[in-house]
Order: sequence, then structure tokens, then C-alpha cells
Amino acid sequence: MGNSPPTPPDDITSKQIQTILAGWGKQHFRPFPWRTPLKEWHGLIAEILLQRTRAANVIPVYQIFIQRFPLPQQLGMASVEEIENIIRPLGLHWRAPLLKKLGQKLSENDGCVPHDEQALNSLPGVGAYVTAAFLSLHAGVRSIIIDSNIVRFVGRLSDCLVDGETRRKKWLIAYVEALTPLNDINVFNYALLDFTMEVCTTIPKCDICPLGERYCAYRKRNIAEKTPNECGII
DNA sequence: AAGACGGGGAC
DNA sequence: GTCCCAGTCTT
Ligand code: SF4
Repeated sequence: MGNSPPTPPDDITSKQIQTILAGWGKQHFRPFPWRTPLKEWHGLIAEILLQRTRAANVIPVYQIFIQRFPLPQQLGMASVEEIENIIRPLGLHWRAPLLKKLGQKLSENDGCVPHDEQALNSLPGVGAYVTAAFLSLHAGVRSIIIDSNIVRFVGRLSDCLVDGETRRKKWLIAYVEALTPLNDINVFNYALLDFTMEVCTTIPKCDICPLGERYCAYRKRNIAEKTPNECGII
């Protein structure tokens, strides 16, 4: 028998982490173009373009994309070639034919994006992450989001090694579920995205982290071992 | 469960 | 040059 998987923090601790992250997020909210009030269609497109791609790199492609395809109908009628050319700087070109199918499928629904989890998840190019991100960030529906940055963050909180499969593990999902508040879902999820993008990064910036050793087992161990962290600052 | 996809920026 | 990024789809 190996080590048992990490268990989520208790309710009190989870709420404290939520409060700290939400407070941090309010002061460090990043106004990406897809975060300003927008059409749901544009929000869905943004989440797809953001797959495995740093947000800053998506900005110019997103602007061109929604200018060329303001409505799903226009995307559905475009050629795969044209779509592929527009998203080329982002790589993962297999998304081009899926985006065309997405436009066609939404056209059948009057161009409206469904708010049903099953319906979203079955759309071409839309998986667990895009479904949860769209619901929580663009439709006000509480959903937990799990991306590679958030997996890394949970790994740090619990001081557990993670890999590419960790995002599908039950313990990880339960952990994020416990951390995610019942209300103000978009505020918390934006904070979680920004925090994991800017503070709990591949090389963590523990010296500016609002959580620290009280909430982060990785940080606590580094301090206890009196080894310099990966920032090189105590 | 494991592999493929991908350009581009950070280091 | 290496690693990693708001994952998804296919064996
Ligand atoms: S203390 Fe460091 S490792 Fe822990 S959550 Fe903060 S930035 Fe991440």
C-alpha cells in the first residue's frame, strides 16, 4: 500500500484560503479582452483558444478571431483553411476543423451557447475545462476549474508531486471542490487563474505569496528544511 | 492509461 | 536548448 492521497483542507481553512485568494484577486485582476462583459460566444471561443497556451499569446489571435467571426454562423461557413491560418500562431491546429463544427452546431441552436453541462461538454473542441470555465466565468454557474496551473498549486498546498494525469484524479477534484466557494464563483475562479499564473508559478514566488507556510505544505517544508526556495530568497 | 498535438515565450 | 502553457481527442 502506498501513501494515501492528500485530503482537502477542513471547511474553516478552505474558507480562509478562499478569502485570501479573492482579496488578492481583486487587487491583481488582469483585464484580458475576453474578461470584459462580452457575448457568450466570444467567451466560449476564448476558453478554447486558451488551451495549453499562455493568455498573453492569445490576445491578438482572439481579437482577429472575433472580428472575423462575430457570430457562430460565420465560423460555421468559413473554410477550415482560413480558420487554421488565424489560429496558426497558437499551434494545436487540429482545433481548426473542430471550431468549424462548433460554429455549425451552434448555428443549429440559433447561435446560442447552451448552459447545460452535458450539452457543452459534447460540443466539438469543448472538454471538461472549457465547460467549467464557460459556466463559471461567462454564465455565472458554479463550476470548479482545473488547469495545469491549478494542479500545480494544489500540489504545492498539499506538498504532493503531480503529473499530467493528476487533473483527473479523484483526490485532486475533491481538493479543488473543497477550495471553491459556493458564491461569487467568477470572482474566485478569476483569482485562482491569476494567482496560479502570477504567483504560484513553475518557479513559485513564495516571497510575495499571501498564503505562505500556514496554508502551503510545500512552503512549510522548505522553511523547515531551511533550504532556499526556488526563488533563492529564504 | 497512454500518446499526439504545437507555436512561442521564459529561463 | 529545454520546459511549459486557461486541454482535448484518439487509441
Ligand atoms: S507559498 Fe509558494 S508554493 Fe506555496 S502557494 Fe504560495 S507561491 Fe505557491
